[in-house]
Amino acid sequence: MRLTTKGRYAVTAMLDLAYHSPSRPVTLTDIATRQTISLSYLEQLFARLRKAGMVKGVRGPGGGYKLSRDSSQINIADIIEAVDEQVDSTKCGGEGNCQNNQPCLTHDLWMGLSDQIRSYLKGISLGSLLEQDMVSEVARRQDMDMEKVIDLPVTLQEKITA
Amino acid sequence: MRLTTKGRYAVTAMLDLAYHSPSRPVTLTDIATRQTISLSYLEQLFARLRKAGMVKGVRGPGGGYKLSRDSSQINIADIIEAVDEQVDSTKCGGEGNCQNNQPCLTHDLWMGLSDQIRSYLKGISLGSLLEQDMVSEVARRQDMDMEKVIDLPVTLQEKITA
DNA sequence: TAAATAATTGACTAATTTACTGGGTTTTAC
DNA sequence: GTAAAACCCAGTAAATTAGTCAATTATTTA
Repeated sequence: MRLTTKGRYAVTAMLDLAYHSPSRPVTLTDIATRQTISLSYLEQLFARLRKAGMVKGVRGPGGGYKLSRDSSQINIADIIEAVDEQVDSTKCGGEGNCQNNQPCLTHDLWMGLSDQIRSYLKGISLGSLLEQDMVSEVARRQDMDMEKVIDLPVTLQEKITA
Repeated sequence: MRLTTKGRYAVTAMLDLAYHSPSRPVTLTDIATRQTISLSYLEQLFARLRKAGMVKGVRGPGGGYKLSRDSSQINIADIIEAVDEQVDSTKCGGEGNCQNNQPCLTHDLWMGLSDQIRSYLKGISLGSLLEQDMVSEVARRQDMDMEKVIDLPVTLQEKITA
């Protein structure tokens, strides 16, 4: 279990999706705009999340991504593990044999620590995060900000098509 | 709070130090040999650990590094924070203003999560890790392995000085 | 005092991972 | 049949990790 910015991006995007998803599929373009993450990078992350069976892609106009389970059934640890390649190895190819064919201190200690962190993050679901006032408040404000930002291009586009 | 291999190296090295330290200063060369970490990389890590006041360097022959506090008073979170540059920023230079001059979901969510992980790791000290049978057992075995490797040079040196 | 030891400092490099860009192709609603 | 969106792939820039090399400084011991 590693905690990096990559995992944070994934968790943030999934939380955005969980907040907007129940109604209709959410496009990655929307998430990219709201969370200021590169669209193509999001595509990479969601390819992994999809393979992990956490989201479903809906193609075509009006499409986007939906959670494949209820937000209360998706936990943070799973999200992070889906996008992080498990760079276990570390030296001990898998079974602890990095030091004279025996497990090293590194292996035992860190595996134990990260197991505990993993189980801690497994106890936190997207749903439980959404219930926190602070989170939903920020999400609501981002929706309003987005309307402001998007408004101009949309009206321009209408003028163009008109 | 990030969890990377860099932090693991630091924690492992500190645990090795804690195990051997009470008696005498421990050289980075010894730690590098036992934990198979590059000596120069260890030097970089210990420069940070020293600045953070967690270890004291003892120069000259018979020197090395010692813990500056009892191992029960040094926790894992402090070690990781000492070696990881705080790549908070993330975009929100410090005070959440990354999104239209207001805190973003990323910031609030992840800061909250990593705060909880931090406080969790703060509750684990080097001392408490050493009390675990598995850890001390591996450490003891590493000492024996090392003697085998080091024995030849030492006896040669005695012959030379004799 | 000289020699050896070991920390300390700093600049530099290679490898890996992260983040992003840009081009495409499918699928599907309208 | 056209536009919206997922999906796919190759490449690349930036950042981080990991390591090397070469010095300097402090200290002990002989």
